Amino acid sequence: MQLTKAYSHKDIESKWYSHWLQSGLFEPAKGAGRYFSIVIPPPNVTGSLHMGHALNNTLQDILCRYKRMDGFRVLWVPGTDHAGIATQNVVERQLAQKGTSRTELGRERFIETVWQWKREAGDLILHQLKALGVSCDWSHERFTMDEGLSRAVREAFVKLWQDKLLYRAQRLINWCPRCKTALADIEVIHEEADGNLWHIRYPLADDPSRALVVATTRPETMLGDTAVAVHPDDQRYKGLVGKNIRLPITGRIVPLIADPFVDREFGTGALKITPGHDFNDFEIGERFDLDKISIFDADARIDAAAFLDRGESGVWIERYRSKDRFEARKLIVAELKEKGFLQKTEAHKLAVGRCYRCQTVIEPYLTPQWFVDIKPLAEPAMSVVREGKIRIIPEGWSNSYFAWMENIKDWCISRQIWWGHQIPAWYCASCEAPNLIQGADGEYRLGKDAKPIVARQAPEKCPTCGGKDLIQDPDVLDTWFSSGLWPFSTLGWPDQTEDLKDFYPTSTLVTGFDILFFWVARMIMMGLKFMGDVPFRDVYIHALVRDEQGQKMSKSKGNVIDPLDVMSEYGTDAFRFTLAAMAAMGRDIKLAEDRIAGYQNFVNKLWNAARFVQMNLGGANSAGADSNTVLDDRDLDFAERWIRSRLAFTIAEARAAIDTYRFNDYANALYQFTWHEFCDWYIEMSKLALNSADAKVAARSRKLLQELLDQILLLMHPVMPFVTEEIWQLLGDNRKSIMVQPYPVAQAGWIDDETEKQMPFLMGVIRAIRNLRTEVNCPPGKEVRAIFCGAAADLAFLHGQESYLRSLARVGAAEFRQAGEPPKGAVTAVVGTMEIYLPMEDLINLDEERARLRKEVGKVEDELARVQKKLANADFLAKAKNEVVHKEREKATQFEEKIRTLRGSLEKIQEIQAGRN
RNA sequence: GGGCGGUUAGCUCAGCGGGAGAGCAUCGGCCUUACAAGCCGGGGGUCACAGGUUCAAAUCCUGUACCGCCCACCA
Repeated sequence: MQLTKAYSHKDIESKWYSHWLQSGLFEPAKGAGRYFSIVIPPPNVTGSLHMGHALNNTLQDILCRYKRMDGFRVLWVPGTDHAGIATQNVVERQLAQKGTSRTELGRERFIETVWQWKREAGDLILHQLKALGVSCDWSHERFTMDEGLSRAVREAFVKLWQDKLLYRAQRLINWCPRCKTALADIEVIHEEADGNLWHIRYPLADDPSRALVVATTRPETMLGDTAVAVHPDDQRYKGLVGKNIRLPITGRIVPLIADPFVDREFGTGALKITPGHDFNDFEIGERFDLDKISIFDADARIDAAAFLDRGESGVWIERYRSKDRFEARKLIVAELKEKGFLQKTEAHKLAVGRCYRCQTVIEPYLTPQWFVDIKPLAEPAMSVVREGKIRIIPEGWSNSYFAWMENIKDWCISRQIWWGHQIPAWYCASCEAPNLIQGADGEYRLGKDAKPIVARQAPEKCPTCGGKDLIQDPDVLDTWFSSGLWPFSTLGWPDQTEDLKDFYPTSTLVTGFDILFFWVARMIMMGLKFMGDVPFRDVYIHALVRDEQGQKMSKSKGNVIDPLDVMSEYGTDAFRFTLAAMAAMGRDIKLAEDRIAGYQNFVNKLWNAARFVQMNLGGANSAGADSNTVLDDRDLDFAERWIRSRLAFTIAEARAAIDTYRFNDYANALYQFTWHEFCDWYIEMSKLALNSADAKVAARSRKLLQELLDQILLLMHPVMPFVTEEIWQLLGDNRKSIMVQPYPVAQAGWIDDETEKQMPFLMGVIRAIRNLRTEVNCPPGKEVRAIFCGAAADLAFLHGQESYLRSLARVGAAEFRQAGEPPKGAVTAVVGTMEIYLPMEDLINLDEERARLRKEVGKVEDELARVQKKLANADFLAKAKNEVVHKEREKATQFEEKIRTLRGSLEKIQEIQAGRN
């Protein structure tokens, strides 16, 4: 098949993806051998492909395709995460649009609705990933809530329970009043916000004329105050500690206590203590055994029952009953003001915690929850990183990892939602009757003292009383609990499967730093706990993709660039190449669209290089006319030896770059070689050999071109899978997919030091001549005469390359002189020590040439001055490395020589001009 | 309050101890039979600022400014 004039990515991409899929090429090769495995960071089922996914999966695919070609058995496990809260929110919003709700449906029907939604819309992102070209093994696709993974979750839960690493306790937790569930600490985003600091008078119980002033940002929580605290050494409150306070509004009598936690500098130095709604206060409450009043219900509205149950009374209870916390705040401030308790209000910036799923302000809330005793898991998880059993790349992130792990708090894993893994714990209806509370939604809630029966499956009967009425814990597990098992649950755990044996530990985890704690840390802890081994060897942490201004892309900001749009406009290969080229370590990616357009041109360049090769093969391909030609290294000409040598270096650099996750270096090395060495120079030079009268020379050139192109395609395939496969197939008949070809290996014999030195010299000469021609406006097609003066060896070399001088610089006739006078009416350039003169006769404008030469002399003089200054420095000569000094000396003589030559030409011009006048 | 990263050509970014680079944009010349999505050539930067280490600093150290992240219980 003939290559078309320009590359069009449309159609080609999906064609090859289906082909690969149908050929089973994404599945790991059978048999033994080195393996390489990756588990995909499972995108949320609710997700659609964004730039972060695109980058993440492109990098993984580059690794997988490279390793696969390089002879590894590669398994890349794809799948999705059920994303408990996020998904539940999505489906709830849809229900709301239909005028119904989760509670109206009830738990069972709601869950069925979510499943249905998942089946219909949930795999969107996987289809989008396919468009990106990812070589995942889809026969291994998993979902965190499929049967196998659910079993793994129950197994893990039971094991943790048996090992006493799980417990249920009534604690202050982060509560989202909108999602109506507990959240783990890291699921709370702290954000600075403008607020007020209200100074409130708290009168002494035995002397209402005297009062302490407390400062608070949350006056509404005073309904739950059970103490006031000052610093023990605070002179201002000396003698008052131990006295009682009568709280405004509620009239509750609370003690004044002394605790060193209190900061004397802040506010008034007197701190109201609300153990039911503030984490610090909770701690102090524990120390002083204070009452913890939960003043809000699950919606964060004032819960009148909390007061009535304590035997409190008063009109205030009714006044605030069921008021939202922010409404209550306004009312309370108003009441305090009216009654003269409000001393002052000042503006104050504070950090408010928000739900990471819905941005609602978090309420510290006292409820019974399940926790993982995390310290025993965290210790070994730190050791494996410290000991290098897991490498975090770039290494800088390990600091964050350690910092977080060292200060880790017990992990709250229960969520009061419906979509997720329901906790495998049951309660006996009769034994736990006093602890069973039926909520407004009809669901049972378990009191803090309820005794769970933890089991893999629902027990038949209560082991204590034999009762058969068992109620499963209504809570589900944190989504990240199941994701934490992902590297082994996807491979079949808890069964001892072949996959586990073959592919665990996985090789590399590729992920963004935003889920380092959420996910990576948890996988390490869980992997060590349940598999007794690390879940992966390398963690490569890549950048975040931002917009051109460096802003995080988000729908609300409207600055989102949709990867699918980009792919359809510029082609997936160009897009992938861009991502790779920009994926420098430790830096965010600010994605500029014109950059992608630039790489689209590169794809096209490659395409046209292939066209050139194909045209010259004259329809012949790898199985064709030249197939019997064997390349003998000794036959290769100058250009051929040079390009092969460059290829060897490029292969080495490409491999080294991928091996160390320097994706940008990988992309750039290929770009540089393909465009600026292969296309710009070698292809142009090859045209001579291809047109050679010597059939053997032409055949050899065709053969080499073809080999070089193949090597380039192979090198490029991991990053640009589609266009490389298309060309690969167009250039050969019945070729096996490029996916399964061996990745290039640099041959030591290809490296050619001589041409590596000579070629830059030749390039310099050709560029100098082109430059001179442009300077004097010599028409591009016109051949010129050139006179070269320089060292004998250089002259001999240039003499040997005369044909290239003609084809690439349009030198019609060349003269080679050991030394000589600058010819009249010539323009001058110097390359190294080689003087180049182009006699231009009348074409030359003497004034312009004189100006040009003066400028050039000035430039070189500046450079010479800098070098001479260095060489005049005794310290430099004494302390710098010999080779550096030597280099500087060479430079100096070269510059001097150059100046001499240029001055000579300058004088010549002046002579001519003088002669004319 | 701690910690991390950034500041290099008009824009987006590499480089991270020895002569300032790429892509895009820009200017000039070319439809040279692979490619005008191209070819050839050019212009453009006291590498944020101030100190220091070094024979030598964009590159290492310290500090400052401005951006951006992460962590944190100062009400």
